[in-house]
Amino acid sequence: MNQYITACSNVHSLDSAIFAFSQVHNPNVFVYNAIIGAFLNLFRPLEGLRYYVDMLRNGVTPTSYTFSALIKSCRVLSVVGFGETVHGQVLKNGLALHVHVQTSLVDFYSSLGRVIQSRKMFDEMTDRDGFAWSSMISAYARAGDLDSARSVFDEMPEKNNASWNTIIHGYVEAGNVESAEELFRIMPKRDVISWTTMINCYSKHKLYREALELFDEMKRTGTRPDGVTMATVISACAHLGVLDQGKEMHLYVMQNRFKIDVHIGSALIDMYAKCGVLERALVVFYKLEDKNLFCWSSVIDGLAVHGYAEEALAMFDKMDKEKIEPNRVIFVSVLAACTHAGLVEEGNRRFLEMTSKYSILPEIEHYGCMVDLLCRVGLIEEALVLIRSMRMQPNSVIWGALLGGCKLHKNLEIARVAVDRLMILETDSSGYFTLLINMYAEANRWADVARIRATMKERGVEKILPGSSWIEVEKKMHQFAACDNYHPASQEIYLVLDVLDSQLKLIGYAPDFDFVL
DNA sequence: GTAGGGTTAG
Repeated sequence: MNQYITACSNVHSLDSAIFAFSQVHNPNVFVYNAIIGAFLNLFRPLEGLRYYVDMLRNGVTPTSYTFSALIKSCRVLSVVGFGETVHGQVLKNGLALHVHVQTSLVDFYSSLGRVIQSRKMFDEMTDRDGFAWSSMISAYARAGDLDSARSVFDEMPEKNNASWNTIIHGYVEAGNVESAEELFRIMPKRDVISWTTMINCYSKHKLYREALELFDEMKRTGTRPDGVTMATVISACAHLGVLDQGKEMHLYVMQNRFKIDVHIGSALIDMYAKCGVLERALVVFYKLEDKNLFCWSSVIDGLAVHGYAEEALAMFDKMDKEKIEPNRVIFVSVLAACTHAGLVEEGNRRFLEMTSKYSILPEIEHYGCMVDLLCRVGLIEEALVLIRSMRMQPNSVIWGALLGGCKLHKNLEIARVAVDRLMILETDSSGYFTLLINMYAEANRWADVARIRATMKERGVEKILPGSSWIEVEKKMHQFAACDNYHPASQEIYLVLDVLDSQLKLIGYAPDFDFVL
């Protein structure tokens, strides 16, 4: 029966596992271990804890197997008190020197941020194996103490791949790309996890080109990517907006019969949406067997940025019906959808529901969305009231959104308030100053224009170069900056722009010359 | 008869 229960767990059939367990008279420790493990594997660790209590009531003595699963359950649940009780039971049952149990305790304490306790567990170990060493390295890395992590790594007698990968990942998380690169290059034998860790390193630090180059190198040197690698590189394609390469990755996934799980699925949805092919994003979304919050989040954001506000909100409501709990990230997309469509009432309602219905406290980015929403429709005073009510210090994004609204609706008074703050927060950015200068110029207040110009000069604020944009067409990158003539086809391009310009005017578009001084 | 560490998505 214990093997049957484990088999049920492996095919994600928790109901069958529970039923099987219920059919066992006087389950022994093997059967209990199996059901506790099944609950842990199928993301319901709390029930595992209940079965453990049941097990003790029935006089069944736990073993090292029981405790390693149980301690991990406490770890994923972050239940400190129960975990410590379990630790007590470990001692009581004479398992304090069992290497599997000790390793779980190292992980348990480090996951709760108690790395000193982890170290204590590690020091008590009489025979440490590779798992134990890696756990200790990971514990220090989680605590952000890379020096200690490195010391443990350097002391480790027979380093295995996991320990190399752990320390590399630690450097990645700590933002130390150079050390990660160095260790990656000198490690004796790179496996798929090493490559994926390093590809992720580049992605995490916005070096997406490097990420894709390393992926090519990985394939050239004969390591086969797995699903985790593919999710990582598809995401890099999304950030770069490279549709052709994104499609190639999708094809690779299909040809190699990888399951399109929630990781690859949400990466693909995001990639297609960010590359402008919302239809394909939707196809991937609807074909997914299992959808989690990430999948919904990608598709809702895709709809929102493509201007389908109503559809994005409808999608959110559909997700809600499926009992998937939203988080703070998805609300940024929901509120952005309202902003793009100018849905003030709707946005306000959703903003309030965030806290009242879902117990999510608004973060600064949500306030940013709301300020933007209110400002765009001209509710500048209301936006300022909202800013004053914020439970954190407004940042430059908030004041910038307010200033943008002031510009749009020509509110010089509140613009001054915003710029005063921006002068403190973003001393080296010229954009906001320029905006204010334009507003004063528009109102013919030339003395103020001169005053701000002087302030800018005094502070050494340089006007930054205009932003550039780029698009990939048939695997070739085309880059543009405002008014440039660098592109070989620029003459033709300007011709098309002229045509578009006349067509816009024909359908009633009037350009805003307010800021052409 | 069972278990522990290292990589992934919005």
